Amino acid sequence: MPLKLNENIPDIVIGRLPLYLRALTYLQQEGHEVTSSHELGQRLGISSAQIRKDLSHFGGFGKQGTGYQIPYLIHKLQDVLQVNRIWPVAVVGAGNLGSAIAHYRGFEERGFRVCWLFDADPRRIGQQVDSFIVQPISELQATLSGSNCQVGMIAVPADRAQEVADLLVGAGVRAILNYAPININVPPGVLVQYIDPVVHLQHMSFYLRASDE
Amino acid sequence: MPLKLNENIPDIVIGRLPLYLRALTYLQQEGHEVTSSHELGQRLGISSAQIRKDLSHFGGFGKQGTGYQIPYLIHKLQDVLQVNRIWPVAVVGAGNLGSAIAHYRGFEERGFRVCWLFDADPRRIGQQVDSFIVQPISELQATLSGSNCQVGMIAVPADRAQEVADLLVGAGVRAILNYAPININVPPGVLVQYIDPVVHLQHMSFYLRASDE
DNA sequence: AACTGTGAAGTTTTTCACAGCC
DNA sequence: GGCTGTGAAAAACTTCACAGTT
Repeated sequence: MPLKLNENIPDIVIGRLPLYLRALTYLQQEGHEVTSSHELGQRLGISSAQIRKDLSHFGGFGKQGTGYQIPYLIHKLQDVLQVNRIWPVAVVGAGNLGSAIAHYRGFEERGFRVCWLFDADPRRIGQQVDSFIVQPISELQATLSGSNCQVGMIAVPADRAQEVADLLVGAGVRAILNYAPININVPPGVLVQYIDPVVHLQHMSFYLRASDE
Repeated sequence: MPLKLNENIPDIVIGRLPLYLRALTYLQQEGHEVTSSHELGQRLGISSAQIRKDLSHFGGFGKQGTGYQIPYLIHKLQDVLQVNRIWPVAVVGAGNLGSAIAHYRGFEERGFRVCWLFDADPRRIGQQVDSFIVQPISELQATLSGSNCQVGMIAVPADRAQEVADLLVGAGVRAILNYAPININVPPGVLVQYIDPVVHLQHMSFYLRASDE
């Protein structure tokens, strides 16, 4: 059964697939071999119909009456998301956040590996952080150009984020995860995702009214 | 003009307000005093109609022909999101991530202040991280109970996240930002938001096909 | 009996387009 | 002329409900 991908798949569906994949790996670790859209939905707080509909965009991964073979579904979702390989990632910013990212052990088994750590601050350049030697940002372009690095992470202050984004794009990066709390402009075809904890906190604080005291 | 809030406002609208607020503070820093839905939309990659529609849920904040007074709109959005005050926050997990959070200077001016840092590891307890002394998780409940702490952040490994969530809820926390890459169950009325960088990376890697080589 | 995959129905969200005001 | 606020229209998304398969 070949992977269906020609039809146009809503971006919102793509955004849920990593959550399905994550939940499936935990189910597998717990010893499950088979699951159902209902079970998966319960874990995720998503309706079973939505899960079936989402998965149906890529072809039939399940069996009527039985459900989904977990290893098979994991494999298929990894195919769809292209994480059946490891993408090398460049991290820019070696402060507290960049260092935490460099130390994090959870990327590799999910398709990504931090391979470079850059910073602009001369005091940080040359220092060792985890297994990385912090490289000067001035060499970012030269270092990444021959590398086929397509994924970058921005962990610098907001006022430096745009210039770092420009550098990454110039070096051939096509997907950027931006931890700086500011919107950045990139040319068409370059993807950006944002992580800003305060945005999530403020989203929740809206609802913290009534019964506040 | 009183804040309208009785009508039921879609959650997806609430989720965009922090982005508007963030962009407005940058506009203000750049010296702008007035903006328009068009200008704001350009910065955010959102249509001007959507911004006007979103803001209209809370009453008329703008002036026809003129646009929006930035300080006034900031003030109103802070009111709506309840960040015209500072929410004390408890962080659980004092590893690399928890430490980076403790060192982060960007919470305060946006409505939040880390006030406690907990960990289960005896080697970390008592250590100083930024201005915090790491407290034992066994004292979380006792420490927070008299504090009116309603916001918590989970920065522990995935296999500890559920028990930490239970502890936080038991201590009266009503909003949790979970950095652990796993779904947690909480009672009705407790809010959870998730931050998992790999989810964002996998979302983007889907699109990194074609012209890969 | 249990479960998937899917058209159709229902709901939510976004965009359109324009009256009204500065 | 420029801009907001908003009903109405359009588009997108989710849920329903069931035929079909194991």
